[in-house]
Amino acid sequence: MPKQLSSKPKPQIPRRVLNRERVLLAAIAIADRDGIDGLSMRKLGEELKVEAMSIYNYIANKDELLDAMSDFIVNTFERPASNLDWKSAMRQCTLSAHVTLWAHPWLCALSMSRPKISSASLAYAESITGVLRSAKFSNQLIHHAHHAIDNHLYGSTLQELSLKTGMQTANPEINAIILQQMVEKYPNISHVIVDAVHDHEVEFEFVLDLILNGLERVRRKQKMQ
Amino acid sequence: MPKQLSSKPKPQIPRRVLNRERVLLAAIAIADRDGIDGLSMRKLGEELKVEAMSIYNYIANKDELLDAMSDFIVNTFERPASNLDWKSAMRQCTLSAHVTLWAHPWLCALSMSRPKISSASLAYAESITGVLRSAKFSNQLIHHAHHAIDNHLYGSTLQELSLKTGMQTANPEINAIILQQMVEKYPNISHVIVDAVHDHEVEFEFVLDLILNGLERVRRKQKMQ
DNA sequence: CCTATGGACTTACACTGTATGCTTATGGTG
DNA sequence: CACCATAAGCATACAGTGTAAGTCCATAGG
Repeated sequence: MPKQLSSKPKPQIPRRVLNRERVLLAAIAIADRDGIDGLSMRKLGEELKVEAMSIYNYIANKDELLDAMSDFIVNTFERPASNLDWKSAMRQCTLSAHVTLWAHPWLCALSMSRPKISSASLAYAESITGVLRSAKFSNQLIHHAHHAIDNHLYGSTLQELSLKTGMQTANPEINAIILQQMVEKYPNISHVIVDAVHDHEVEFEFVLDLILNGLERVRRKQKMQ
Repeated sequence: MPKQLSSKPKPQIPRRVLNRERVLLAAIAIADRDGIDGLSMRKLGEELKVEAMSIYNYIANKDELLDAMSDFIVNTFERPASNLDWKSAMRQCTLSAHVTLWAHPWLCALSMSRPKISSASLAYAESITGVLRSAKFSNQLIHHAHHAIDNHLYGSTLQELSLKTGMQTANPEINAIILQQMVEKYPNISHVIVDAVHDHEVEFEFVLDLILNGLERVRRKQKMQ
């Protein structure tokens, strides 16, 4: 078959349309909108008006992409203020991170399920450790404190989020039936649940303060010795 | 083509070889061995010496299977002893649950990522709530306490587990390089990390006690009023 | 101007959950 | 006892996943 010289399609493939940041931002946008399960390579390609495989010129594989997404957000975490006492500083930056985690509901589960020795998490941990060292925490207590606060941040938020989606997907009719059964099967829970305030923000702060106050007490005790 | 009457294969398919419990136990065994990502319907069928689709006679879909697996384990959680003071009882059953979660490393992430209004979780929550009510906690404080303890249990354990797998998969050579870089980039962390004891059990108990002691203090304060 | 290469595309593969339909052993009934 | 409905197995098929391998060409550097 002879080649048609002039009327050839000329696909006109654009070059350099992608870069790592565009990929990252698009992936985060999809995850925010459709959830982390809604993020597939093909959909990401669609969003970027590109074939899925092209993305692999900028990331090694999907796991690396997910890590990079996490890092990107964690890097935006507000750092503890240096002009405050340790407790206020930790309280403030933890509450700020809490808000950020709510803005990207996929982040908690992602961060917790994969080992986070990422540079973003380390940088954040470094700043926190700095605050606690300045407040003369013992090294052991810094380690405990970091674990306690970090775990509360990610763990509580994750539970809040999964509870929220549970509420959203549940059918109100079925909920009523369940509630009816609950009174019979779970008298203690039913009794408590009716007049307890359910505000995840209040809840989060209550436990955070429980932890911070506890740490402060241990710190004082150690200093006296 | 004429049917061959006598030499027909007669596949001799055995009936009633499956039941819900066999399916559940096999699924848990696979998840324990290969991780939750290693559990596919086809592999589960292989384990049960059955085609994958046969399993769907006993479960609606994979999500339901995962929920049932979680429930199965949660139902084995040790309940708080009734002959102890609230703090000892909570401490004991939480530590016991912690051990169980380590035995089934897939459970934490699973429980936390899906809304847990399962009957197994409710039954456990009911027993805990009973203990706290007996100890004259206010309803609001019971709610807070339950959240705090439950979240610490699942959240901390999940972090421990993902850290563990992170250590296992990491290359020692690379680890050495990272450690070298860490000293330069993250002086605070490096300083703390060298002489802090890293025992996840100690860590878990420390924060648990922090929470329990904090709750006890709030409880006393409320009683005085 | 020519060529090497980076960055896009195309195809293909193994794997996932599961919808649908076929087949047959078994338990209940006339 | 004969029969039939049903339960519980199997086989096939499909859409969707991540990604390996290969093709093609616009552009940058010599």
